[in-house]
Amino acid sequence: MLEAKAKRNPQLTRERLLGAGFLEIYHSGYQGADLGKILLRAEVTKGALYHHFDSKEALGYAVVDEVIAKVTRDKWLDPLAQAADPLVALIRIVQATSLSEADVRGGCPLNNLAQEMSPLDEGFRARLAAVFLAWRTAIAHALKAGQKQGLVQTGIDPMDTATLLVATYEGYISLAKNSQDPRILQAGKRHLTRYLESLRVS
Amino acid sequence: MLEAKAKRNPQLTRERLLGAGFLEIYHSGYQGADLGKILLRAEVTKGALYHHFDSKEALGYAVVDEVIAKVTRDKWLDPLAQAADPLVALIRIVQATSLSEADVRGGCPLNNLAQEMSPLDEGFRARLAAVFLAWRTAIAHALKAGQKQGLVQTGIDPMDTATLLVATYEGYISLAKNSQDPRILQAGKRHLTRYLESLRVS
DNA sequence: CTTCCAACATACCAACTAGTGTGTATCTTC
DNA sequence: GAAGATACACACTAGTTGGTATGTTGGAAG
Repeated sequence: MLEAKAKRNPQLTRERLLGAGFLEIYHSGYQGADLGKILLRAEVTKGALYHHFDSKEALGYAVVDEVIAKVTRDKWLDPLAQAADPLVALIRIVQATSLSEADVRGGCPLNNLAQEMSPLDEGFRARLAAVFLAWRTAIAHALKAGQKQGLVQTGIDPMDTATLLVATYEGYISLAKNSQDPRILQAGKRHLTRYLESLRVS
Repeated sequence: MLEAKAKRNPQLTRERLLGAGFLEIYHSGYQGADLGKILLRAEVTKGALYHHFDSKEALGYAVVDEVIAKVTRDKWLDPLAQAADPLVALIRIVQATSLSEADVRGGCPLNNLAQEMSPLDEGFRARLAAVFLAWRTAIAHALKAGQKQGLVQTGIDPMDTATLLVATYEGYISLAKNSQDPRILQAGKRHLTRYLESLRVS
């Protein structure tokens, strides 16, 4: 019999708290997130939480820096960094955006938290702004590389276009979240795909 | 001496509560909105609040139905309904979007509340979705009228285009709010204006 | 084997906050 | 002008929630 009862593992405990914190914040927002529910979900006690984090705020910051930033890296930055053709990669990423009930209803974790906390807490705002900037910068770099390779039209400004893409993408997710209608998000994916194809050198 | 001390005026009290509630919700979100602060801002006591509204939720609903919906009507629906040229009207409205510190920091009251409450409270979600739908519908109607007058290209679907405009508009406001950089919103206004001009029959 | 510290567990507290109960002043209606 | 209804004022409560104080356990080092 191996590992009948959970052994002590601080690294695992920390990750459980981050995961549960992320889900709870995603569901209720940071202000609405209940530490008690986070502890229940993580199957961890309050003592463990306050051993690993100084405060609810510190846990929230860590969720941004470690969980939300990682999701963005995995979905956007890494695929773009390795892409041969930036437009193909961007279209693939956009098309991979989930239309599931839960995801449409929940919206974008990054934007959710940014909208809630940016005016209220500079610590959150700055961390979330760093993620947005890294996202836009990654798209801009990919577009610029595409221009040099003759794959992307040179008439556009990479960073300006990256910002447009992110804004439109987040805007559609927001509308879909409120209407709870995946067809709106589907329309957004179609539009973004058409726009990306229009950037190709033909 | 006329009206030395504030006389009793239920209509005014109600409006003060709606106004203060709107501002407090705009600042802190619905969940974070403190009834005590709303009462201080409105210069009204708790008895008055619970005379006019059954609960915090009822006040929130009224803020959506009466304040937020009215702001949208005044800024978008009415100008569009009276416009001779929809594209001119839309560009004028977009250009009129405030770049002030406070407005950039605060974002869009409609979208703020929609992002916060849509997954949590069906009453809020449905009311806010009605405002979004009215907004998009007004733009679509104006575009369709413009098509019939030969002012707008017939190749586009009015409702689809209206949704794109709203999504992009809200997306830029969200990014500007998080970055606290009015230049992002300025870029959004430029882009939307260019896009609207591209819809014109030339 | 002992010592020490990280890694928890549990009971408790203090502050906040939506909501209520009761009393009072003002207005309308007959 | 009496009576009922409306429009408040104010003190209080009950529940929630982030945070803390204190105790215990397990593992690693010497």
